[in-house]
Amino acid sequence: MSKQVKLTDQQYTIMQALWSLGSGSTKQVQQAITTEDWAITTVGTVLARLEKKDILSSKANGREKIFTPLIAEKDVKKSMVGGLISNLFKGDPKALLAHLLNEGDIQEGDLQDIESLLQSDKADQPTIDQKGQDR
Amino acid sequence: MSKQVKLTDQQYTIMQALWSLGSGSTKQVQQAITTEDWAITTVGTVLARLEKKDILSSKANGREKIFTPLIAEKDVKKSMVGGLISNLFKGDPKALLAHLLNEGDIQEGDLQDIESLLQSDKADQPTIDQKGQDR
DNA sequence: TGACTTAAACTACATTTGTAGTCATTAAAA
DNA sequence: TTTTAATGACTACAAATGTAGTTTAAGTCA
Repeated sequence: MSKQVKLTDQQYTIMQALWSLGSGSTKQVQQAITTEDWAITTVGTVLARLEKKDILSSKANGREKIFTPLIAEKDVKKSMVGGLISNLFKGDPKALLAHLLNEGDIQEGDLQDIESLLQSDKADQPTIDQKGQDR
Repeated sequence: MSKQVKLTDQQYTIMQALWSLGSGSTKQVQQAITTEDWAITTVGTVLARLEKKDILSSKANGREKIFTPLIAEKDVKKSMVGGLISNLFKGDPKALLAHLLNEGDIQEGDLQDIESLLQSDKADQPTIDQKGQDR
């Protein structure tokens, strides 16, 4: 079971770019980030730090380096959502759902949409879950 | 609309103790924390930092200080869940719900439970929602 | 009042993060 | 081949965090 990962907003943004690229150089990652305007060196630094933490790997391609994620976005999401649930909702996912409904973030009607939505792209990932995701 | 708040795990744990106490001294907060075993000075430091950030206030009571949260747990949750949603789910709460169902964190059947659960304690908070919770 | 206890304030210190500049190296262009 | 341009590596640095020890001030007990 892939380890617990928790990324900061900045790190997540950068990983997101990399995930969308599949893999890429610092330059490509920087360009793939449209919501922020970070110096190339900043992107490079963060990428290097992420590599040190084994969130991604790199291989040299001539003068440049190509970075590749070692963790799927899906897993990071699972991990981070799980962390939130264990911290803010005593580990009970249903409490989060209740919160969402309660805060009006989602409407009762939305449940239908979701269910049918899931119906359609079901089968790409097995419904496995994890427990005890605490550091 | 109360500002965006994001607490670290440690900070949240401490606030949680304070929320459950309503308000209390450093000592009381420390004792209310059962999941961790932090030095009283650690709790004090974090409490002081939280006060500096206006997450809580304090008033002297003789030699001791009584801390009181300036933000409700509910609001912090809303804020933090909102942050997660905007970061990991492009701001779409339904995407989070889909994720939860997808990861097996909640079962289709759970939806029923939740709904009825909400039915019961409905009326304590109006179903108001917020948008655009980004730093 | 002098000794003891306690709670808060101040200080400390290593890590991580956000953000980037500078240096060194390599490849491409002239 | 000398100059220039692009890349990555190394360095920097302030703010925030995790974690607490030390000092000080202020009541409490003999």
